[in-house]
Amino acid sequence: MALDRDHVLRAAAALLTRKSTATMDEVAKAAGISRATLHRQFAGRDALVRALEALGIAECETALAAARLDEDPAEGAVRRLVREVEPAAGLLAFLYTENQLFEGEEQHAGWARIDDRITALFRRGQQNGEFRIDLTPAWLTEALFGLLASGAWMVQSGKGAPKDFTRMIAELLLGGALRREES
Amino acid sequence: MALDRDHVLRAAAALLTRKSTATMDEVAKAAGISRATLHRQFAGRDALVRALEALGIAECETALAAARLDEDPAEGAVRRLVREVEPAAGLLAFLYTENQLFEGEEQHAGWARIDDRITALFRRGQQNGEFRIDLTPAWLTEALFGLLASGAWMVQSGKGAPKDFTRMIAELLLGGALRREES
DNA sequence: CTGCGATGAGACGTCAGTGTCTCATGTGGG
DNA sequence: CCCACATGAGACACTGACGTCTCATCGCAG
Repeated sequence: MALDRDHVLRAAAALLTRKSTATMDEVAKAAGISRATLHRQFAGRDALVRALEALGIAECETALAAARLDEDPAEGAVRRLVREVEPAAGLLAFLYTENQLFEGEEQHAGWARIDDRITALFRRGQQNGEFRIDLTPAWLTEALFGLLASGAWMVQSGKGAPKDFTRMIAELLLGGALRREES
Repeated sequence: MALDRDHVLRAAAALLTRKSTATMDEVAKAAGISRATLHRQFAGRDALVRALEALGIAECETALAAARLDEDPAEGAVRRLVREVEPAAGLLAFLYTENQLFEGEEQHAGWARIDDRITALFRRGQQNGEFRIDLTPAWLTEALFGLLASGAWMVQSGKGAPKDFTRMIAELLLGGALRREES
């Protein structure tokens, strides 16, 4: 049952990643169950999205843990983070846009925690001189999510290869477009 | 009448930028007209979105022209582009996500033209040695749009100041997070 | 003043998606 | 074998949004 639930969640994530407006009916079909059963597991569409949000947060935190953000140098930590979070990028992109619809309600506290940890990473990189200090850690964090979404969307639409995903994002985020002088 | 239409379009853009699921009724109210009149000007929600798409494309092309993409150096052209496109960023962010719903239908040809011109700019920068060549022009273009959307969303939600918008995006896109050695 | 055109208000009908319910089926454990 | 429980299929009512229509009103030009 818990296994069922997880399976359904994965299927829903995979589908909604591709088509964010998918119907409960479509979600059920994608998960290989009936709409009735889907409703038995998730009270409604809202509950389903919330559950997906929880899943996304959990995957993010797993990635954060695996990326060992505290180890020097910060640059390596960012690269590991991008690599680890890649499998969840599609889901995150979905949740990223979905979040903008949560008008009144405040967002899940989990996001704040994740945001804080990533922001802290960038701040640490600035303090030890690795990162430039004229871009705020908050912006760098936001940009990371934005680039993840762009990358996921690009792969999704076939305009980019999945194998380049990690490198493209990490390289752009860290190094930018300008060519470096050889040192 | 044509003036009316433009006014309605602007109001719709402003609203949908904030709340992408806004009702026709809400759009009408935001534009200060009745739903009936709104329907008289735009056959339906679909037609409205298409018109907004056309507006977005037009604003993009105006920005492209104003940015003088052909002038050296490419770096300056990118900075000008970001600056010029800023006023349209919110609308672009809306259309950017909306586009992902146009499942079957091919997208408006205007986007391809815009994409091509920006891609060409990055390619030129690579060829004259300004930009690194290990990031594809297509990815740089996609990343530019992604960062614009992130920036717009950040300003929108009050997490960033509008005045930093241009600099944040251009600096990150061009220079990345890593600190440069002083030359 | 008069008549035309545009508008606002609102009343429909329609439709898609949702959420609830019932009932038949079947499957596995006791 | 038999029962309990989960499931699938489908009917049903409800809702929100859409698109169309009518009609009264208002402003303005002739």
